[in-house]
Amino acid sequence: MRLAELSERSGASTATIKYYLREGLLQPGRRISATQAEYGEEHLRRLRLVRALIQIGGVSVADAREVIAAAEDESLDHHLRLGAATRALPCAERPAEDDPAVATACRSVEALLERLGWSCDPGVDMLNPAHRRLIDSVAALVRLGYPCDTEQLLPYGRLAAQLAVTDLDMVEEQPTPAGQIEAAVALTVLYEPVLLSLRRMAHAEESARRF
Amino acid sequence: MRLAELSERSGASTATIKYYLREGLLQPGRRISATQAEYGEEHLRRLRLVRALIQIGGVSVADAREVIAAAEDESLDHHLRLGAATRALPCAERPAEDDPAVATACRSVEALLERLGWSCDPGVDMLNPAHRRLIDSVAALVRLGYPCDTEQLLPYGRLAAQLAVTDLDMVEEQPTPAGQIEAAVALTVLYEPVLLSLRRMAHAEESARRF
DNA sequence: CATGCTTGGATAGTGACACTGTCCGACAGT
DNA sequence: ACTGTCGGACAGTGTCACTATCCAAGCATG
Repeated sequence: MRLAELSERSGASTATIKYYLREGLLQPGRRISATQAEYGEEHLRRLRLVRALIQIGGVSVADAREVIAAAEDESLDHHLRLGAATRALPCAERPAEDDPAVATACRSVEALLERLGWSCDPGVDMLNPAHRRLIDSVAALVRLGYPCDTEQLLPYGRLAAQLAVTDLDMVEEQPTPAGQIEAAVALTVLYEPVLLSLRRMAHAEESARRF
Repeated sequence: MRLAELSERSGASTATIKYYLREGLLQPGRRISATQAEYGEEHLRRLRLVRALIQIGGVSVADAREVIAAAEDESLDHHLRLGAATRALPCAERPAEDDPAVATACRSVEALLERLGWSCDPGVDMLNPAHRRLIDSVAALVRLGYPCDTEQLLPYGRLAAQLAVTDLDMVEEQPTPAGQIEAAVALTVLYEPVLLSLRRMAHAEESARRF
């Protein structure tokens, strides 16, 4: 199909698709002449994934490029590529400061990981964006004076572990390795708004029940 | 204290504080002369909350203003003010389209709410941003061809219900109504990155266990 | 009192981001 | 040949969260 049809079927404007091509989020089409290019179903699929990551998942264009590059990097092993979304995506680049709230947060998180039995090498793991973001968030809560020690975090951690089982089950349902990797990226990112929305709706529900 | 001290104790630059004052995220200080103003501890506390909402919670300045205004609106009842964060915060302004994926998503979500026993008037509830965002997210997953019907959503919904109990317990620990409302806002928003980070870390953990 | 610093308010500017608009030289269909 | 569409290049747009600059009015020190 041509760019115009790709645009129509994906819902993205041709200008946006050209922009994604420029930014490397989409492979160029097969050149059919000096001024025409042809795109296939896999382009459409990728484009839809990119749109979903950016619009629904709130991923930046640069991060989306990183994620997709990692997911497609054949030189990485399956496990690493499955984690592409986790590693390349989320967070602010602030390393630990000498802030006492951050120190408290680090201790709480470390204790939490031990209680949960999660194996995070402390050396390597400071590189994990999710870990850094967790510490930043906990530090912010501490700074505001809200209880956010291991006791408060534990229920969240246990629920996260349950979610991970459900999520990986969904990934393993995919028949092909490539399908599993795409599913890992899509489900990791796109179930986040699902989860947050449900939590807020549950708040409203529980609050209505109590008051 | 003066603006400079407020800046030092909160970590925000004076320019940023002036910006927040302009935008109505912070009450003006008590005018002490034609060119000086004095701020109190409650200003510092509010400023820290605003910073956390914006930096950690990823809330926009405009949304933060809305949330704070609702939380402080004495004419609303306690229950409504508790829900300030839920209602004023998150989501894209897209109403339902005539997209078949959206229609499917609506059906799945409606069935989910019934299974969970959550009481959402369908008429009123389309106004709930969380509900709209949920539908948008599910629609995106449907569009990509991932299973996202009531069966897949149910575990998420049940876990969200459990989280809501924990969260409201934390809110109810606050002694004063005003404290409860601030806690509701802060905990609703700031536990979101905590939850998402933990989920990603749990993914890594579970994935390592399986592969 | 003069001097030089700081203060808070007003206003304009910045840089990042995700597009979007415009132009142009090929084609492709008739 | 004519007309419309195509893809590529590149400059421009709107939004957002600040940030830099000015300014006049204090205050602090000599």
